Amino acid sequence: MNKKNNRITVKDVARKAGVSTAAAGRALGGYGYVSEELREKIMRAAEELGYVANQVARAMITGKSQTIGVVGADISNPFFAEALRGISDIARRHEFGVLITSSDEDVPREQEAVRILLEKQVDGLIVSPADINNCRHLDQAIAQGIPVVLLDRKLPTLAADAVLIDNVHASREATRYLLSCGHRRIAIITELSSDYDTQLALEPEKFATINADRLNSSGARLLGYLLAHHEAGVAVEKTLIRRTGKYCAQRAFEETLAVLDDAAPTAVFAVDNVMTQGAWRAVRERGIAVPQKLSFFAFDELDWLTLTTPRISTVAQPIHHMGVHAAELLFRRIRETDLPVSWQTYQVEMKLRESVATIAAKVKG
Amino acid sequence: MNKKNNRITVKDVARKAGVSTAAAGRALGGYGYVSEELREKIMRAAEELGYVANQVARAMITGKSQTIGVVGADISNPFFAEALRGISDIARRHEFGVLITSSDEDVPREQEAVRILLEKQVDGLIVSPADINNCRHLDQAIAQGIPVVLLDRKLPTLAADAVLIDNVHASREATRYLLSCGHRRIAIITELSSDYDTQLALEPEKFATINADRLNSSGARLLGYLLAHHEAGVAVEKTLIRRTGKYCAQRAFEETLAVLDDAAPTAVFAVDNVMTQGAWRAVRERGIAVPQKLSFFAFDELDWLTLTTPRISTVAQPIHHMGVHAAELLFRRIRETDLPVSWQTYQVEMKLRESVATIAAKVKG
DNA sequence: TTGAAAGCGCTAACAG
DNA sequence: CTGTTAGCGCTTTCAA
Repeated sequence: MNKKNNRITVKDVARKAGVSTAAAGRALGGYGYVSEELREKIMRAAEELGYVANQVARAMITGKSQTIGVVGADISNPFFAEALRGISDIARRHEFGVLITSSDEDVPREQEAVRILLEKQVDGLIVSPADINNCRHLDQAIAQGIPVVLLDRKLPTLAADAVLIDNVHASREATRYLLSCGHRRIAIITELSSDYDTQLALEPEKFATINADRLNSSGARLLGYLLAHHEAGVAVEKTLIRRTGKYCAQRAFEETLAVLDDAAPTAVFAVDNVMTQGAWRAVRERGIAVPQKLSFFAFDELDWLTLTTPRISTVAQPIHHMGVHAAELLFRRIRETDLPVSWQTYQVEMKLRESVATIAAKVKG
Repeated sequence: MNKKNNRITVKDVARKAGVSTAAAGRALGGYGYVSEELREKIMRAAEELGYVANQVARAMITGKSQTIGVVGADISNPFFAEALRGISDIARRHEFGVLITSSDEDVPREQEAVRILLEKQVDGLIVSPADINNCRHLDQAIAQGIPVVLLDRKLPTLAADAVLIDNVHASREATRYLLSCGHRRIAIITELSSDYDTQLALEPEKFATINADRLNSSGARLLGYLLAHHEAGVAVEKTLIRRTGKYCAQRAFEETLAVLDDAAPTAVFAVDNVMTQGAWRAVRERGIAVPQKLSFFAFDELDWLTLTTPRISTVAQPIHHMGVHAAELLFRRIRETDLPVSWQTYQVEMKLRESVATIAAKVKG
């Protein structure tokens, strides 16, 4: 019953094949020189004994665990799950394992996750950092020689590659589109828990002073919304900006109900997939006709957006591809050290569907 | 630039603290006896040097990697992602890592995944097996002393715990409900790639000979559908049974279009979440009024089912909970060996919404 | 080409 | 309680 007594080792295989441990190791591990004759004998012996390589022992020697770690906000978020799929496909191709963790946007959780992953000697890390201002733990990883690739967010102070979209631009485009359709009262439903972006609020003269790189996704998307309004000469009413404080569909539902009841928006812009879920539920709860009475715009493409009635317009990130690319970047960096840091910004695609309508009448109003 | 030259080890900490490696190891690893005085000195030294424990080395000695492996069909499937979330929450609580892989319902892929996970010395495995008749690789894992918990499916021949639902029962209940609403032409959209269940087809006298345990989920769900019809004395028309051959929404879309066009169903029953997506798209493509002209029933609860118009009725599995439970079973078994094998069958919940209507008129027809 | 021997960083016996 | 000494299973010099 001893767990490891019956485990076959290189030594066992060597003995059975009548060769040295070193020779068996070389044949089994696929390194160094072994004659064809020996190799066959060894392989046969391994087969007969049912030898299973011990990657842990190998990792100990080589210092490489053939494993990468992924720290995301929440695995059960389909948006992240799709990225993860991309990552794991690439990892499989490289014969690497993927260790996953969820931070739930919590910095201590993220720090602990990174610590555990480093202890497990991962060869690299893909992280969607919870807080753009807290990255000492990532700095440490890099200092230890563990490359880090950032997904979906970038940390301007960190020497790590990043794969993301231009959130300001994407949100600005979406808002421009709504404005071009004649909307002047566009409600925005956003998480935006952090506070260092409140100051940008509603004062256009401050826009120039804002360093977009220091904003998180939600902050950047709010800025895009404000910029689009500003350039169109449309003032934004404060009550149209609704923040939930966390990625929680229920909170989005509540905030959307509130804005529908209090601020008479002609359009709702939900800036991430969790918000979208709550916001759409709220719109249906109130029984408002979309797009006749209200237009609806989402962020992030998800399968179900085309299964609603009407189908929902959205700003789509190439998320699967971003996961793939992040993993590829990481593997390159694991292989070659001393690569320059690079940020890869992807273009978003506007998926225009029936949830948005023009309101010519009100344009003049 | 040497990757590991700068890595701090127990020895370094010991030297700095002026104690033996063993003492440092005990303090750092939290095992054995260390006086408070020494422990403090050691911890301070570790702190100052920035010591990071090497779990790989620890794993080598103890034979425990503090890691479990998960083999699912497809991580990007929200259904599986939700289960994974449950698993990973429990793993975190136990301070275990989670290595994930996707099999895409392919047996060789699954075998390779299991092999790699075993090589990485995982302490346990949670698997949704691709094929109920191919489980030698899982047998081997168990023989090696690595416990396996099956999720969503069970293998009657395997000494592994399983966490699942009674698919025959669930599907039978759903079909009964549709029948009770007066439906007599219920199309069923199913994956069902495997062939060992075709024989059950439409011959009621054979039902008794069927070993439900040997069916996979899709087979069991089809059986439930057939049984419900049989007990209601309703004959099933062959053209109402549509199989896609793989978990592919596009194929489900095509098959559903076909059945709508050719078989004049009054209800559509999509038996998993991928099928549901394609089937619902097809229904909308044809512009058929639901539930007035057609009733629609799904399998598996997903957020978006309540965001459509009308909201979609479904048979809900407690999937998050099943993930949690699978992980808990696994950890128990990792801790205590020689537990009896157990299968945990969960009850499904019928979520009745507006996508199903009674068709009184046709009941008499 | 092959083998003997020396560790990787840590834990587990066993003395002291 | 603390230190010494052996390894875990494998890779990697270094000779032969």
